[in-house]
Amino acid sequence: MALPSLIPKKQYLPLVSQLLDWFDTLARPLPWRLSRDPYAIWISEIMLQQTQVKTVIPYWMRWMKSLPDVNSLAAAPEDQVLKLWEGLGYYSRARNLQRAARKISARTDGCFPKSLADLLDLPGVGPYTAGAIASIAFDQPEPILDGNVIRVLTRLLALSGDPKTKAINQHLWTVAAALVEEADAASHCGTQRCARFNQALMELGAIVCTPKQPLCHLCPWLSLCAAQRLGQTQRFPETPPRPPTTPRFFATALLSYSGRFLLRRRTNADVNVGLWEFPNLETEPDANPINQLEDWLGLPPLNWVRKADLHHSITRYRMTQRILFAEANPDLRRLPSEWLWVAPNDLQHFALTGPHRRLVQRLRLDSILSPSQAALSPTPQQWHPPLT
DNA sequence: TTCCGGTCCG
DNA sequence: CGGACCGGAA
Repeated sequence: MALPSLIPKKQYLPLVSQLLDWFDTLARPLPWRLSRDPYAIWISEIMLQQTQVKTVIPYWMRWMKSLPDVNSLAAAPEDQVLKLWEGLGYYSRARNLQRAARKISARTDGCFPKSLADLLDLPGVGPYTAGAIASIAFDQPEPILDGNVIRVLTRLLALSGDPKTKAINQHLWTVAAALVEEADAASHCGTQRCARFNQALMELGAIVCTPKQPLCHLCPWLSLCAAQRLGQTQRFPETPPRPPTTPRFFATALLSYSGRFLLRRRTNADVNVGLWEFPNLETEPDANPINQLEDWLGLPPLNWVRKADLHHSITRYRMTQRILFAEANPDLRRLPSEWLWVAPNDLQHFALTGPHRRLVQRLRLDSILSPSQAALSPTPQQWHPPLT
């Protein structure tokens, strides 16, 4: 079932020219907008998938300085890539960036992929990012549809229904495609029209057509917007409510030995592969986790001190993390490989998961991980835990 | 506390 | 195709 074409043909040109004019006057001077390097734009788009502009800027600057091109990313140690990504979340995207960089640098023509199909071949690049790179870096008339654009277009059209359903989603892609093709054809609107138009669409969603309190009086499409005419901007998009959250409980072991703390690297069996954390175990809501922790780590009974209960949430889980501290005996056994004793001052060199990074901050404030403690301890000798 | 979001995976 | 993944803004 095809939805009716909801924009009259003669309105496409005013939509395009008014939005381009608005963008040329008001676009934020974002650092990646100074570049036409597809690598720089690709990195920014992957970062922007999940994070707002303000947060991305310092990450992008630091990334471009450390890994300025595809080949440097392809050749970098994974630890460096994860460290540069630390705090942005969705860490599989950092690993996908590197996998994609290796794929690009192995291309026979040595060029950054340009066609939509070749872009879609890259791990971590889906329909949105492929369209964004094709249009922004190469000025091709490829549509983009992200959360911003969905919000702008469902309001412009007063389009009811869940925009994630196949029929509505396809319709929105069709409208986005018709608009960017109109921009491509509107030669009196300057150069780089596809690149400017798609960025303008997202910019409009980000700073004017916002989720909660849209600033309609600043909108270049005010007089063309169906939701505005109906006085119902807040009704769109009609996204269904999220499922309720589920509580989960974890025990985290701050195991100290000679002024250092035990850290483990997350494996393929975990989420956040490659990131580091203090030994961390999911438990039942009311279980005493100490026995489980000692069993898992192969520890003798220790004198555990409960430090804090910390909270965080991801996706639909609400997590409680119980922090337990103990002095380890020197005769630890059965610790798996890829575990390290790390001095407090060296924690900064490891890419930590978010809850554990915040834990370190908090422990520093409480002087449990004070640098002076490390300075007093003897010169670290590498301690290799025996394999099981 | 609630809401937001692009791609991958099973 | 629905659920998992993350951190930050409102």
